[in-house]
Amino acid sequence: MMQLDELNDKQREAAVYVDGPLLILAGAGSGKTKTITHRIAYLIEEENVNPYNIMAITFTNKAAGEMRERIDRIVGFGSESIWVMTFHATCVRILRRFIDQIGYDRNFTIYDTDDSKSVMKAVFKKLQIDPKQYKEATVLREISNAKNELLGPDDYALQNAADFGKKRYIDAYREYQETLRKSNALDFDDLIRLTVYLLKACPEVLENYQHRFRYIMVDEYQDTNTAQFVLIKLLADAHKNLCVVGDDDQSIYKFRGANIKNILNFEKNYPDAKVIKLEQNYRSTQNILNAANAVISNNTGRKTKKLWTAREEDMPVRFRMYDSGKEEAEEIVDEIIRLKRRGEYEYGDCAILYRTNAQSRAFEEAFVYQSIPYHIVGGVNFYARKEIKDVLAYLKTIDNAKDDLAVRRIINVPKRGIGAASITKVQEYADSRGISFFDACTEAEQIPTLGKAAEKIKNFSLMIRVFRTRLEDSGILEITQKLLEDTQYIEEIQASDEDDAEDRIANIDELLTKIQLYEEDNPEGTLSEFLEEVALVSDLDAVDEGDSRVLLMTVHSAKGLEFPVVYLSGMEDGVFPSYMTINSGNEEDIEEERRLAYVAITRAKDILAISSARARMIRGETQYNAVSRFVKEIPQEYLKGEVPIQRVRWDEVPSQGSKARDFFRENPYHANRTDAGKTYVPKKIVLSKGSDLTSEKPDYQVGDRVVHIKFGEGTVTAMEQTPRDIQVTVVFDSVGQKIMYAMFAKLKKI
DNA sequence: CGTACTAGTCTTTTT
DNA sequence: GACTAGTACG
Repeated sequence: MMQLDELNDKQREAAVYVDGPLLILAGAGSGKTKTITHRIAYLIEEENVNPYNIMAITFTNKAAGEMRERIDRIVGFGSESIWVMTFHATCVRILRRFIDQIGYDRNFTIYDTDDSKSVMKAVFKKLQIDPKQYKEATVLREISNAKNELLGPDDYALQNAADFGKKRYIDAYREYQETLRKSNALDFDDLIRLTVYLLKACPEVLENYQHRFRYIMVDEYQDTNTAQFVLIKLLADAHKNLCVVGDDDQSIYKFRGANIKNILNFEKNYPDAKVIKLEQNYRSTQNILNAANAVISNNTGRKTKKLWTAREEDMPVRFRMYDSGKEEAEEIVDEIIRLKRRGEYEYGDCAILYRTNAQSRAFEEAFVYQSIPYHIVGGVNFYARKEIKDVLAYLKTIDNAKDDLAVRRIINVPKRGIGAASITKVQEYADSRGISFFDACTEAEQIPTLGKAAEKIKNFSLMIRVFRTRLEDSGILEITQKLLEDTQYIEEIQASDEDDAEDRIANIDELLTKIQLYEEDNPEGTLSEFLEEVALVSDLDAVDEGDSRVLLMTVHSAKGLEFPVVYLSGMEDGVFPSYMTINSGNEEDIEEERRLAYVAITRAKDILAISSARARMIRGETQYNAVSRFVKEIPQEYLKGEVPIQRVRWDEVPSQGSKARDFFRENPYHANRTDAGKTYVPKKIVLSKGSDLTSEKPDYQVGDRVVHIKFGEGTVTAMEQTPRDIQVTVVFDSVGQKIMYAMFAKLKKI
């Protein structure tokens, strides 16, 4: 008999309500994963449902992995036949089996955002679209939106036929999709869209899956887009045993096509749906929850819901304002050191959250300076790094001969004397014959205009084909190692004497380790399967419990996670909420940012420290922003703020509408002071122009010990004045001698 | 064909 | 400020 008594009343109600549509509105930290896992256990143990008939869909691999683990623990035997996967992985699984029915090859490749951009670049060239007039990113976003709405190129053309402004978009979408098809490639959005297309086009495939998935659960339902909504609807249509879990207040992916109406209108779409709210929070202190509730209550059109907790400890949320982004970072790092020293918290208990990835740099510098272990989540995805993409492109070329993009990427990497001109000629030949780029390479001697390059191209093609045959009796790791050896790829990096050569080689080593781990975990795994897994993996998945480093990440990345101590930084109007949303003047956009703030606040268990900076460098420009409107929405009684008054001096009244004036009027702490009508001018702001660290002379000289953000500690051996900057030579303890510009290197004396 | 320098863009968030 | 694509030159 299973343990339902671990659940509270509402959770239990949700766990045992198994027939028909169910909407679980689960507030932050209300134990939704626990509820879902118990529900699955209940289905199997009490309702005698075959695990084979159950499916649980999530958005991130991390969420899927976590759920898988918890299900395995509670269900035990048979749990492996439950589908616990992300939307994308689910679709790949379906497509790998049936995509040939809609005219693709079953060993299709998956293009990431980078690949899509390359394709679009080629499309622009081919259609002679002026990249100054149209932006690739904009066109891609438009296509992505269309795909999320299940519009193929033809549907899109039809829908926008009357709009002259969209003419080029229509052409670009057509050509883009045609290129993908020729390359036997699918982008992220295609994975969902084409699965829906397949299920609609092939009733017997749909029936097969409908029959199989008698019970379907969807996590983070508020983040589903139209395509995902339709996919779920199709799959659940036969049995209607659809349980969706979500929180409309945590819908933060509108830019990715998420449609908050999917959750708000669930009861309309499923009139007999049962709705259960989970409002008890097991994570945060009451003060943190009060702050979160206060902020989110400013949004309209929510499903009302109020989080409460039984937790007693109650430390007010703290707000602090700093002079600059740099000071903010340094002070926060100092504070984390103090928390650790006092033995209250470990580094791994602390997280620093920010709105944009660019904000991580100031923190990174502060952490390096203090030698505190830290880990930045997100940013440049490991698999998006140049050297990793190169190696993967080799593997893709070996795996799928039709992936032109991969072939073109590595045909001259490392340099083998095949230049842009030759590549164009091969491409033209391929286009005229209607064959793939790689096949054209194989018959390079047939292309008369190539001249000497033909021989080189031929050799390249031969090498790939040799690897292809080798693949039959050697593992992925073996192939990759041989590949690196044959191509002298690592030697090439070493010879390039770029200052990140060591990093890049380390990255390749890490890739080899990942391949090895993959092969250990999946002894039967093929190269295709490995590449597929890699394509759907993000950096966030690397976050593991028990990490002893301070975590830094965007608020988006933090969704679904929790930390004892949270520093919510950069709370300024223009940063969070971002300029884009403020300028758009669209209240809906502001509401989305507010939900983002709500997500940020509710990540904290014990301590929440909010901060802002008076001045901040953004895109190489110093900006003075007001304290975020979201901070002002937190009532004073839940907040404790300390503005460093001593850094501020009483000065003349600035002219109407000046930034300094606005700043103080907007500052919640000054607003309530007796002299609130008057205005302060912070001294440092007036002086700050040109006083930035970059224009200062180095404070070190030859013989000094210095620390660098990447290379660690070293000794300065030479300094030479050049027209633009000072050239510094440093012998680092770990990586040896490097020559760099002082302005660029930002060395710190120790 | 490859390198070195320049100009332009980017920054909101990601599976 | 940082990165990238594009261009001029060797």
